[in-house]
Amino acid sequence: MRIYNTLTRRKEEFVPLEEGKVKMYACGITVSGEAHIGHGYQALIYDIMRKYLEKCGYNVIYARNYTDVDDKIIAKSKETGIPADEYAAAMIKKIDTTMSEMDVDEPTLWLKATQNIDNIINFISKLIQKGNAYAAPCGDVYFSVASFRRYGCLSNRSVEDMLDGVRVENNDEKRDPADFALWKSAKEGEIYWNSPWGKGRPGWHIECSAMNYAAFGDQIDIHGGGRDLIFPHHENEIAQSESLTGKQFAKFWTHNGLIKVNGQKMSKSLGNSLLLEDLLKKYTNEAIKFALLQNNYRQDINITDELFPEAEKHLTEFYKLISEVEKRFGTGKAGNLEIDKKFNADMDEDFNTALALSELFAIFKTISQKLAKGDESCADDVMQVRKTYSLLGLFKRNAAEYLAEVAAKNPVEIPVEVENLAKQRWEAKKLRDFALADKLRAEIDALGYTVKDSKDGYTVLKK
RNA sequence: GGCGUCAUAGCCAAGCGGUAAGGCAAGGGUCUGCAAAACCCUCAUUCCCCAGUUCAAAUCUGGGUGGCGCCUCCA
Repeated sequence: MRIYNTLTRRKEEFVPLEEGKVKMYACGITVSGEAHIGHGYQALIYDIMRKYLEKCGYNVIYARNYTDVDDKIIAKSKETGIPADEYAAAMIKKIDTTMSEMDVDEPTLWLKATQNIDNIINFISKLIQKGNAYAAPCGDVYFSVASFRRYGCLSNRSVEDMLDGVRVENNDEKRDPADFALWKSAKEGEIYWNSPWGKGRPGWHIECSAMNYAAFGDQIDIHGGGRDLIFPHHENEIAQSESLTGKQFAKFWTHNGLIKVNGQKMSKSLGNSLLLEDLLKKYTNEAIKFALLQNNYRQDINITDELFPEAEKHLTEFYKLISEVEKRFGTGKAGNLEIDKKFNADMDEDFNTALALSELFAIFKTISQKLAKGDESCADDVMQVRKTYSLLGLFKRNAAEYLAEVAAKNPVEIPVEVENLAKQRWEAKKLRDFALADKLRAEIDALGYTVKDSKDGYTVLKK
C-alpha cells in the first residue's frame, strides 16, 4: 500500500513502526460551532483510511480529538452566557449526533483537551526543562522556535520566511515573534485550570502533542488533518513532540483537501459554511459520501449545485437495480473476488476512492445484463458490492428503505392546476385525441412539470 | 514577498514512463400516438505554453503563464 506523505511530498510504501499495528491520529474539530461538510469530509476520509488499514490486516488504533477549549469557545460562552465547558459539551453532543447520521464510525479513542490538562501541563513542564519553552511574566508559556532546528520541515519554510509574513503578531511577552503559545493565562471571567504558571488554559497546538504522547508514546504511524493545518498547527506539533522525545513524531503526514463553495474555501471567518446537518436533510449520507469520494482525498472539492443531486441520482439507479435483483433472486452470496480485488488495488494507491467508485458503473452494468438474462449470479455480485463498498459507507441499506428515504427527502408537490391538466390529458389520450393531449402536455411543460405515461396511468414530475 | 498545490473534452474527473478510465451534458438509434424511463451507439490524434531527457512523456527535468491555498481562526 502506498500513501502520500506530506513530509516527503511523495507517495511512499506504507510500513508501520511495529509490525501488524498502526497508530493513527487525526485532528478533529474545535467545537466552537456545528459540524460543516468539511468536517464531515475529513471524518469520512480518516474513517475510510482506518477501515482499509484494518482490511489489510492491521490492528489499528485510531484517535481523534475534540478541541473543547479555545478562544472562540470562550467568546461563544461570553456571547451566550453559557459556561465554556457546558457550551463545548453540548456542541460535542450535537456534532456526535450529526456524525452518526452521516454514518461515520467513532474512532478507537476520543481525546479531549479538557480531559488531558495534566498531560498537557506535564508536557509543557518538560519542554521548559529541556530549554524549548519559557514562561513569560504574564503567565503565558511560549515555545521557543529557535530551539528547534528543524522547524519548518513539514511546510518547507524557514523562520526568516515566516517573519516576512507581515501578520505575525507583535507581542512583548515573546522573546521571538515566531514563538507560539503553549499555555495562555486566563483573563478575568475566563475558564481556567491551575498550573505552575498560574491560572490559564492550554494553547491549541500543545493539545495534540500532549494527547498523542499520552495515548501512543513517542511515535505514531499516521497523522492526518485538513490541509489548512499544515502550517502552523502540524508544524508546531512536530516542534513540540520531537523536542520532547528526540524522535520522529509521525512517520506519515496525510492531509485532506478542503471543501470550497463557489470556488471559495469554507472557513469560520468567511462564515460560508455548509452545515452537515442541513445537507443530510436534503440528501442521503450515502449520496454525500459518493459525491465527495469521487475526488482524490488530497484535492479540494468545489461544491456546485449539481454535485450532490448527481450522486443521489447514481445511487438511486444502483439501488433500484439492487432492489430488482434482490426481489427476483433474494440475497446472494458474496464471492465475486474480481470486484474486491479491483477495489483493493485502487485503494492500495493512496486510497483512490475515485477509481474505486468508477468501477461501480461497469459492475452494475454487468449486473443489469445478468438480470436481463435471468442469470442469478447477479445476486451474488450485488452481495459482493455491498460487502466491498460498505468500507466506503455505501450500499449498506435495504434498497426499499433507501429509495423511500430519497423520495421522502424530495417531496414533489404538484399544484392542483397541473394535476387537473394532467387528468384532462389522460382522458384525451384515452379517447385518442392526441392533438389535445399534446397541447395539454405543452401547457404542463410550460408550468415546469412533465408527465410520464405508463401502461395504466401517468405520473407528474417536476422538471 | 515566501511556501505549497493544481492545470486533462462544454462540465466533474482517473491517470504516477508504454501510446487518454469513468460520470454528467450533448448528438444519433431502439422503444413510444408523441414524450419520459430504459437500453444500444457516437463524443480529446491529444493532456496550459516553451524547451530538454528518452526508443517512448499527460506522466520526468528546466523555464514560463494562470487558478487556488497557507503564512490570523479553520478539517
